[in-house]
Amino acid sequence: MTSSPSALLGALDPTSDRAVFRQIADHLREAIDKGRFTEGAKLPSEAELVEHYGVSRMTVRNAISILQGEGLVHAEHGKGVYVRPRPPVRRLASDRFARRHREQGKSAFTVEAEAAGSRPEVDQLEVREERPSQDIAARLGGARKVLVRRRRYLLDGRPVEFATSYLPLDLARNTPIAQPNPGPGGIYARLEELGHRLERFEEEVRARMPAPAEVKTLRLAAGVPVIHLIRTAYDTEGRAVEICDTVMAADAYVLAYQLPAT
Amino acid sequence: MTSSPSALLGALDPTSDRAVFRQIADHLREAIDKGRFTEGAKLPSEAELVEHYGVSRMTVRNAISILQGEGLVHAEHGKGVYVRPRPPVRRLASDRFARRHREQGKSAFTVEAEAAGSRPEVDQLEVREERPSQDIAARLGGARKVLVRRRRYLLDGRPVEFATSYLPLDLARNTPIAQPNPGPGGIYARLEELGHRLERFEEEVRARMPAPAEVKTLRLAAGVPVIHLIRTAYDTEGRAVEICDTVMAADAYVLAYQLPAT
DNA sequence: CACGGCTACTCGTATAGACGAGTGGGGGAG
DNA sequence: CTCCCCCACTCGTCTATACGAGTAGCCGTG
Repeated sequence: MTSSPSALLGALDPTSDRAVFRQIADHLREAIDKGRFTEGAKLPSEAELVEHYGVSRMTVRNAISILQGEGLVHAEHGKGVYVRPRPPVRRLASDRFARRHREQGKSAFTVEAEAAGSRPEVDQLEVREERPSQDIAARLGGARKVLVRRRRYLLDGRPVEFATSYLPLDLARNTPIAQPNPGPGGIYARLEELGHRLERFEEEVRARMPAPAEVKTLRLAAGVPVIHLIRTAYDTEGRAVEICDTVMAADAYVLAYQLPAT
Repeated sequence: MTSSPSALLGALDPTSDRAVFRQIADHLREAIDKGRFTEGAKLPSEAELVEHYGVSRMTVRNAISILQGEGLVHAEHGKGVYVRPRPPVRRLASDRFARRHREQGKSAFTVEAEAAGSRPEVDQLEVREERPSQDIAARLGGARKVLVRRRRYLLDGRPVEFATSYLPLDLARNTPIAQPNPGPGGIYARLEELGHRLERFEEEVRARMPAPAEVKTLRLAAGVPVIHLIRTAYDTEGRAVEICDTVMAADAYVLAYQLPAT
């Protein structure tokens, strides 16, 4: 292996006051953007970059860590550093909770995934009663105890979403909602059967970097943020009957919303 | 300065196979989470941490860089490392484009900001004609040339959002829309005056780490993702009459949407 | 008292070296 | 020929050192 990456990467500018490791990161980023390294391609090894630029290894690693932080590349121990492929994104349409979808039986996640040719899985299912946090209690109109349903969603074996539902206990206790499998149409269908006809949902969307536990649960690569979505379901009497707190791998999702121009 | 951070931070676990710099990051993160360092507080200096843990400075810096990547802390050259305050978030309600808001005169951004007690600014305004990218052209139903309006929004001097609007040129040329200041109610009001009554908007929401140019434009701290929002406005004939491509500092925004349970 | 410079402290950048651990292929043993 | 081991190459972790540059407070000079 004598060929250097010089054909693909330029030389440093010693007159620039930009730090060397930033210049190297710039070179690599530009090469990726221009397609000189395509998705899944292996970057030159640290040793090759050290040789090419005539810098120390830590400087090269520093440059690469910038690109990792930007989510552009990922390192594989013992193998190399690779350009991160953009995973296929899952689109969440804003009508995904329309009543007509509930009448089919299967859950929204399952139906959508199979339509897209992916293998859906639900995992780490957990149902329990808890005292709600202050925030959740306030959103639920002051509920003192809540039923909590947690679960993780996977597509083709890859975890993409971790969701937690909160329901006022007086409403959910001793109903199918408190069962691990609430039955066809999910908990929204059960809520309507219990007389809580759903009228509207409110969703709050935030984005941030994941906490370490989220990195683990969603097997997130470096440089991938999470989308944090908090949905509140209201019945026709204006009562908040469910809150769903969802953390999604941001590289796996596009959220789509329809807004009327009222 | 003889007191060490030992009162606030524990000791390393030499039996753990977790890397030392990760353990140190864990300690600091936990101390922040537990409120032992509050927002805006200064972390122990690198030198103090070196002393406390008995490790080299690079190991300490490595630990701190993890926290920076998580958006938990930020370093100030010559001063210290500080716990990042959570900035007040700006909430974007889903009715922000309702017709009734347009009738006031001021732009949505200005009205909202002043209501929240912030000083709004618009900046880097640029209006020009361009050939659209393939994606934009497709979304606009195959427009060959478009009017492009770019601008940056700031709150209390802090840049929070960079927006680019695209309109089919045949629709916008020689209209107030092509003026730097399109007049009261903004371009949506002008579109309606031109006979394009707006019927609905579609919004696509993504989150990702910023490109270097975005870091610069939005003055983003390390570990802050961006929310990328693409809105398409449709008139009553179903024609896409505008696309607004917006990149927002994720730590400054919460998006709120209303979904009917149809 | 006011100003300016010195200094001590902070983080930023870079070097050189060492060892560890995961991966994969080539070559030797059977 | 097949299997397995070893080795070369990869990235991961850590040490020790050096100098640069931004900040702020002290202190002496004028």
